[in-house]
Amino acid sequence: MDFSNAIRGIVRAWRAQGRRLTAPRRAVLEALARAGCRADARTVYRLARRMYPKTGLVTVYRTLELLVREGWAERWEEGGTARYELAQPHHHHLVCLGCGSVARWERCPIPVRRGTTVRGGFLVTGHRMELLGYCKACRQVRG
Amino acid sequence: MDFSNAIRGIVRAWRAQGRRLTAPRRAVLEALARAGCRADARTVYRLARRMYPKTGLVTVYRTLELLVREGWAERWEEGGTARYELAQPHHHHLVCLGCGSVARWERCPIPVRRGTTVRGGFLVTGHRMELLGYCKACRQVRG
DNA sequence: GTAGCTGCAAAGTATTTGCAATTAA
DNA sequence: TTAATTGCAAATACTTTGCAGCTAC
Repeated sequence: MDFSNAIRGIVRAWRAQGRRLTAPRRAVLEALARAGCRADARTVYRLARRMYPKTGLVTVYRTLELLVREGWAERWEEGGTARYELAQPHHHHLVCLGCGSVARWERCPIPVRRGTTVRGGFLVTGHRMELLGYCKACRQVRG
Repeated sequence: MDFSNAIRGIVRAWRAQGRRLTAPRRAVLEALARAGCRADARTVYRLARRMYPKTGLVTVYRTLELLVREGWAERWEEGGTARYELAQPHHHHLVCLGCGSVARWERCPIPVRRGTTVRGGFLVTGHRMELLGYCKACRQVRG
């Protein structure tokens, strides 16, 4: 996955909004892109510090929340921990009930389109889905 | 929604397993059924105490986790809070991005069946989905 | 009778907030 | 210059755990 386009887009939008492009923010962006699917704040923090060691955990939280609020990132919660990832390109997840691993799945089998209205007036603007099951490795162990 | 069948099933299964049907557990079951979609532990606690006032919050947590572990209930996490609901009958959710309300949606538009294998060996046994958008009330306010 | 269950209080963990210092533009 | 941003430390919120007493079976 190459997220350089996504990052460029975010940087451009932030510039246009008058937001400041600080070193910690750049580090969090880069870290989020490298972290893969559903990284928790601590993971992003650890990666961000490689790029800018003075980055603080609080700034990681604040930057991630900013990205979610503006739609650049998605937030998932699992086991009492928030997890984040870049939203684009659209994708879903395969969640293994055996080992807990989460894999990216770029197909989208959901036929409900944006702009559709369902169940008495609910306007659909998006969706999120996960397929639950067992990954190859766990299936081999369980037989 | 009538959950009396679900509750009867749970009680029967617990009996068969040798689990004890204590007053707090009955209260939590009943409370969960009455609470509707995605009730947090405190809501279940409050309702359970109406039926059995000595119910403790810790027991609520423990009973809910037991139900999730055995597949009777589903756990969702939102905003740092775990939310629970009875899993049967199968349904999805309409989540309003305006007011945060969550409505039950009994249709299932997902064509990926249990038992299917996707993406190099991942065996699908279930799924969860939510449609994001705006409820009728919020659409009227936003115009 | 006895294992399983309960509830209190304490501990653990994740996340948010107040605020003075810092810094990008 | 100056308002946005940062990071520390403290506060908050949710959930889990240790353990002694209780109770369904």
